[in-house]
Amino acid sequence: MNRKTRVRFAPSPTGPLHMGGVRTALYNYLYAKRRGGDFILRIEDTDSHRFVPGAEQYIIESLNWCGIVPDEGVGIGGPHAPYRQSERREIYRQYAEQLVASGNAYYAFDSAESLEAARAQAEAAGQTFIYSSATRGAMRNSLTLSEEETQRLLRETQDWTIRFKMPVGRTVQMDDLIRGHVEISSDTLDDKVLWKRADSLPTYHLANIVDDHLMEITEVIRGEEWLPSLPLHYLLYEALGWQDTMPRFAHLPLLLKPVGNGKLSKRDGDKMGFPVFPLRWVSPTGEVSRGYREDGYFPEAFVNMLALLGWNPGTEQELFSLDELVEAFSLEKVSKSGAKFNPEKAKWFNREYLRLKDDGALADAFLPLLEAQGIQSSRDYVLRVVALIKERATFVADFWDIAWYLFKAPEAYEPKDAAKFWKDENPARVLELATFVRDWQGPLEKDAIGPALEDYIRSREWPMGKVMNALRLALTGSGSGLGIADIICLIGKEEFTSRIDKICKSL
RNA sequence: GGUGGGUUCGUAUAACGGCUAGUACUCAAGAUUUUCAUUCUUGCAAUAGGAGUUCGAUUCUCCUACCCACUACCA
Repeated sequence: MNRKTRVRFAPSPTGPLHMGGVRTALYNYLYAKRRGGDFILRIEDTDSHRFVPGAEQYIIESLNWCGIVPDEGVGIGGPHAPYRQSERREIYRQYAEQLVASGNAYYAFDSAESLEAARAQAEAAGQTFIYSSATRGAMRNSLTLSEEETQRLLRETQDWTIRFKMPVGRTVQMDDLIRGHVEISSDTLDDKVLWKRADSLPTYHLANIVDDHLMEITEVIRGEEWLPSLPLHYLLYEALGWQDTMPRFAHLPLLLKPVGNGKLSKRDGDKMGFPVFPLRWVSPTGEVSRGYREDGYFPEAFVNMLALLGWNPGTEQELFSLDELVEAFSLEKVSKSGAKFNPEKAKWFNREYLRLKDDGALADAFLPLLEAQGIQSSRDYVLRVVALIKERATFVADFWDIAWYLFKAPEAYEPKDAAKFWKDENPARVLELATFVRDWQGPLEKDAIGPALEDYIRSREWPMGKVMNALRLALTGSGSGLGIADIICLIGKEEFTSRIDKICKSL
């Protein structure tokens, strides 16, 4: 009875992994690790028509980037291999036949056209056709056809599917770890296709149950969109005689778009300027979708943000490392309602993580960006710059915009700021300060030259703000930027005087 | 249409029958600073509506409204 916790993430390789999918994977991972269990990656590629090349690799790379590493599965292997459903066809086949033999399923020979006709007819009558206990008697299947005819069709054609024979008059009692008790009458459910004619593979429903059973999955943690098929899954476990080891289920709330209603889609991201995928994705048709990684998010920030979308620890802590998440996570604290994604909060998380990073790592990330700008600079210098600007940035990519003037002189001056600060006596005062700095003999340190500069300005009875801003205009080209003393210490006395020369000539 | 799920400040959420309904993001104001940013302080802002149970409902029950999902030989 005391089974080892084993959970799985089972995406379809039909395109890039959506951030909602990443969250599902994350919750599975956290749940497993919290309980010392296994996290398995299974690829559900039973739909050959929607298969997208590269999607599987994308999924694996995304999980890796996030640090959500499976214990077994596609790309890793394990005792239950293969973990790709398309490679498990024969396994499913035997269980599908077992279901027919035990009377829990049947062969159906209806053509696509006849099904379409039945639907059209129902629609004309203002109703919806469902293939169910109420209608199966009027369709072409092994229940209505003679045994000989059924055998003949099976023998001579490939034109058949296997459908689940939904029991009549059953109230299915279900328990969900997040939603509690749910019940539904089997009479409202349809005879779902279990085995597809189209590609001679099982549908999700069958493959899913068989694999979860065979792989000894103890909890199924998946998206809310699966809740409506939970009764089918319960009944399938029962029909296969596996109810004693049936996993427990948890259906996660959906991730919704930031404004309006409905689930988060790629379109929302494009429209509002945020990624919905962990990694950049180029579709086979060449369409590009941005990714969190390429947008400059740290994986820790992305994961932290995602974890708190639909789950909370019950405390006021918001910043969690992956290990801390493992420690704090529980399904009881997952909320029932859908969570609207907030791009602003995502940025806030990244800002917090950027501050937590050590200067060395940030300098190493900044160095290539500087190179791309044609700047040659020592790591040591960049280290000093980064220490001063990291509080002002959300992404490493912001560093250049914030600190470019620490690497080269301004080529133009913000007209508004120039008009405001480069007037009256200010040019003359700035020139005088250039001399003061040039002749400065003390150490080139903020705490030495800064106060000295201020004392000088005060002794001349100049207005501090106006003079400092005029100086800043000379150094940065605008009215904003770091403290003057900080800038001087970084760029040095020579560059300082040269920039003052330059502004005097330009303006 | 049918079935199921959901509903606390704009957003994420806390309060698992009991204080003036808390916190974070956003926004606004003020303070700090030589500017900008940071930081700090303060502020704006919510229990969808209606019945019922109870001494007392955000919390339990029912009804209504709204939102979402599912309703494929897709997952």
